Amino acid sequence: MARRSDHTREELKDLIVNTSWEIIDEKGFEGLTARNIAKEIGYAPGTIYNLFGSLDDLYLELNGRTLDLLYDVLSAPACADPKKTPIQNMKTMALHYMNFAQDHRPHWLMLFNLRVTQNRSDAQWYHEKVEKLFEPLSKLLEPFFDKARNKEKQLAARVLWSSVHGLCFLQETGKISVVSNDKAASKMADYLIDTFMAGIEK
Amino acid sequence: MARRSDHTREELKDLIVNTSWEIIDEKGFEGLTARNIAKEIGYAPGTIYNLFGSLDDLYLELNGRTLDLLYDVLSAPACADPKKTPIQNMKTMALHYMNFAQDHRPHWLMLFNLRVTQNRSDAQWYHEKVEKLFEPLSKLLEPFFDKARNKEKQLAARVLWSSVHGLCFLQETGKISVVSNDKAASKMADYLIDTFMAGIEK
DNA sequence: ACCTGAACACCGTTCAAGT
DNA sequence: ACCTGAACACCGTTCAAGT
Repeated sequence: MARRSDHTREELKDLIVNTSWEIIDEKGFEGLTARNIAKEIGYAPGTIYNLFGSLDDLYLELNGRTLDLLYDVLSAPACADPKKTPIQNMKTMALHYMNFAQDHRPHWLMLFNLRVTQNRSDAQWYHEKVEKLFEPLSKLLEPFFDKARNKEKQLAARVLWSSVHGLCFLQETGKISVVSNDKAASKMADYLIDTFMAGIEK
Repeated sequence: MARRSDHTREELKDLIVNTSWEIIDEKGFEGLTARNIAKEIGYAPGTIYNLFGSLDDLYLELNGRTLDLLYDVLSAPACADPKKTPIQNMKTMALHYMNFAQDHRPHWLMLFNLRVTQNRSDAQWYHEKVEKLFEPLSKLLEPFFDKARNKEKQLAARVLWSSVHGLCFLQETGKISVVSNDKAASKMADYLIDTFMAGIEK
């Protein structure tokens, strides 16, 4: 045993993250265990702790990847179409978010899993990825707020973002069954956006 | 061993639920295990499975209790004060929700924990408790919708409820840190309610 | 220096065996 | 009939020991 050097430290880290990503896809977050990962990559469980301090460090890495993917989806050109109104673009963005939640369900759920570290005040890079998430929506809100009301624009972006997320989360997890059929969730998002933006324009 | 009959079946069930409730309060949902409960009530772990089919059945019972408590908080007279405007009452209700999340943090979090059964299409009683949660808010919305727009009122209640929850959830879990300081969450809820309702009145 | 794998202290759940 | 507790198949995490 020992000193295999089949992979460099960096290669091994990537291998662990990639393999974990696939395990989550196949078995969900609950199926992701140190022993599972180890078996899959052909190393001992202890090896994961050589590369990552704890599973929580690995989780953070994986969630970072999900945040990147989510940012790509929210900043897609379709969500900032100059031929459409900002409100139409917002609805598209909300739909993109909801589709992301479905398409990457296990990874998206993991983002909000309570078993994953809360409030890691380290990991500045992670918080930056979170901050970036509000930018595409914030840009769409620009026409509604002059420069003096920049603070309010930021507030509006966060409120709207959280609200759409709340809708999506309750819908996807079925925790508080806010709505019966599937398509109603995007209808509710549309209603929220229409009403909220009417309130801002008022 | 066996045949102790210290308690009737019903007493034992209550004992398990009450003890579990306290364990959650002290150690959080993660600290609630069959072995923990058993030790606390002085029975063997297997006994819990005699009374409840699985831990998930017990979780459902506990979440039901939390929903009852939450309903009491949302239907408190302070949230339907005739001397105040409906919008002021809505803000109070949102604040009550956020306070509930803080005061009963572990139980409130458990309500949305992904490890607890999703979509139990059985347990009609549970869904009824969830439905009831929208009623206090729905009543406050009545002045804004005539009888012909009852459907829209229901929609508005659910959208608003989900939105406030989304704000509260992101704030409390710190998953997507939507806001820096603590009091800002209720400010955001107020902004949401003001803007949304302005949109409805428009 | 790197990796192992046994060990520790836990899990949920089942079910033969005891009273 | 009721309850036990050992057993099964798992966990995260650590660290002495091997190469």
